[in-house]
Amino acid sequence: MGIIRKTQSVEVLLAEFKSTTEAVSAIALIKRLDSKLNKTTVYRVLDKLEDDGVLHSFLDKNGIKWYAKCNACTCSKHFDAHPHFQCLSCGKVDCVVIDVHIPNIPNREVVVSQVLIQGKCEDCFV
Amino acid sequence: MGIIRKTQSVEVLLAEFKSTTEAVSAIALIKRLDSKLNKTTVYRVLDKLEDDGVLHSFLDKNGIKWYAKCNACTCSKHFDAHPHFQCLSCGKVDCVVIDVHIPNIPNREVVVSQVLIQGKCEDCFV
DNA sequence: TTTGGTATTGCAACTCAGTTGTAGTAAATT
DNA sequence: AATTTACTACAACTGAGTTGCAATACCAAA
Repeated sequence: MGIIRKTQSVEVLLAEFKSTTEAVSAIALIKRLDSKLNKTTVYRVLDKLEDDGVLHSFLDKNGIKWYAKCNACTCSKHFDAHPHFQCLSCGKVDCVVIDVHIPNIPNREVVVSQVLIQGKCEDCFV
Repeated sequence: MGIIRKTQSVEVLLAEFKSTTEAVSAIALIKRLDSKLNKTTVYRVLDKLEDDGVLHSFLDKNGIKWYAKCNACTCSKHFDAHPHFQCLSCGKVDCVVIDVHIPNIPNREVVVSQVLIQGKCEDCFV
């Protein structure tokens, strides 16, 4: 289910992530690209870009989906405890370049770990 | 916004958590108690029980809300990295009694951390 | 134990992020 | 250029969670 064709939609979306390492919510992208792309297309292309390892996704504190081209992970290895930081003041989300160690748990197989840290970001931290 | 009255709805919901320390999704409760309680009531009572520190809530990998009366945390202290484990096979979620250390991040204030671990639970682990 | 204030409940209608079906369109292959 | 097939847009849908409001149940004071 990877990307097969280099379509306009794909290029438009890739351009959104080219300049920043910050995470963007799917909704924000849909609103921002409203004149260019259809909502369904945005969801489907993001999905494929994730399958292709270009982006990775996660849910924020409200269950909203965010995507990011992370600067730290190799995108073949973000099944690790890859932490994301969401600012409680401005809502901004980004990838945090720290390693959170998830210990093994007896009689369980740990496959993926998601860590969402909430607090005040660099801009909102007084 | 805590609980003021010991109503039937409150007792019915408390009973659901009395016998287990496993987490239950709001939806599961709504379906299970369909004959007894209204959907809205379930959501509202759960909300208050959380405010009162009786339950705590978190979102699973699908953005679905779960509640649990955790065995480990004091419920005045689950603002820590309190990990939850969701089984990828059976979907069951429970509280894991391990401490995941979230380091401080320069120029940021960490308020809450959520850790969701996904894998195979004790029952599904072969 | 009645009365009355008010927290709580049930219902219906709503919100809104995300999904699905489908007919039409655009990209690659020949 | 023709053909194949992936992709896109649109509209309609899904489903978890919310909101407004009238009716009801709880509690306390009389």
